[in-house]
Amino acid sequence: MADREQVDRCEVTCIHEEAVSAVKQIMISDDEAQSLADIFKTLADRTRVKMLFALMQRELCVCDLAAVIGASESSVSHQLRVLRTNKLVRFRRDGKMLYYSLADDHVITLFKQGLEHASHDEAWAAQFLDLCR
Amino acid sequence: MADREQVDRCEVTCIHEEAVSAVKQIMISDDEAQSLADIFKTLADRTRVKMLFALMQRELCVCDLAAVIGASESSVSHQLRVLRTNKLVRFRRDGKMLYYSLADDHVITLFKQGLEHASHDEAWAAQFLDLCR
DNA sequence: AATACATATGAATAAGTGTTCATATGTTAA
DNA sequence: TTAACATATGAACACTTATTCATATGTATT
Repeated sequence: MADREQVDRCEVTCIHEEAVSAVKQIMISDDEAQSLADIFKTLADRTRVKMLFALMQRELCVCDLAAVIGASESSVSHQLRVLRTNKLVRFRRDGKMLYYSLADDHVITLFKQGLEHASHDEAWAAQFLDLCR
Repeated sequence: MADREQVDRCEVTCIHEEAVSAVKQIMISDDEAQSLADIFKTLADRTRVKMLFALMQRELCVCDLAAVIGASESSVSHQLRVLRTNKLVRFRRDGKMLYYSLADDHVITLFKQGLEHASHDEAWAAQFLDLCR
């Protein structure tokens, strides 16, 4: 085969030259891929999913959020820091309490897409799709 | 079990009754939240992001994929199993080689949304948005 | 000032995950 | 059958991460 060269190096054996170099040209860099992965990593936890789902409905203070999702306030506070760092939520202070809400509706769109993918296999997902508008 | 009791328990102190019960009514369950988190977890790794990005351009065999993203074939194979398990990629066999490609375009839409979120802070993201169509 | 309280933060622990290395599987050709 | 090869898989290890507990911060009230 013309595009196969496996001369002295045995590591790489079956490269299709043109395919590899063509795709390499527009390949995302390590740092860029990491940034993109970090966004999804923020959504890749059951507790944070529930928190964001709750905040999709209305703004909530930390202890309400903890009560809604059934987690400790400390745990919720730690996770809120993750969400804040990644700019998925914002908050306002009212007295002693901090009210958190979604920073924008990218989360909603991402959830919608995720649910759409899930609804291929799981019936419950379709139902929640309606809540993402 | 009853809805809420904050009488004798000191753990929960600042509950807004109506807000909590209202949000609780439509709250996603633990298992459902886990399923949704798992979808994002699949995208939450730099190597897998690069793999999917490459497959967005064209189908590739395992060793080409490894060459494109600069990872070992073993590592790529392990990650392909993750992507297969979560139904993000499919493959066809041709002789000894397996050619992988995206299972559907949910990945593309999810990437698009992720990049849109990233492009708030990072300039590179906008450029890649064009590749997601 | 002191106290109460909502939330944040640090340290420690346990569970999860990605990579590497070695080995196995399955296909093609001799 | 045997050999070569593309890919898959299992085990081990390093690294990351979510939770808990204890403590700190900051705000309101007395």
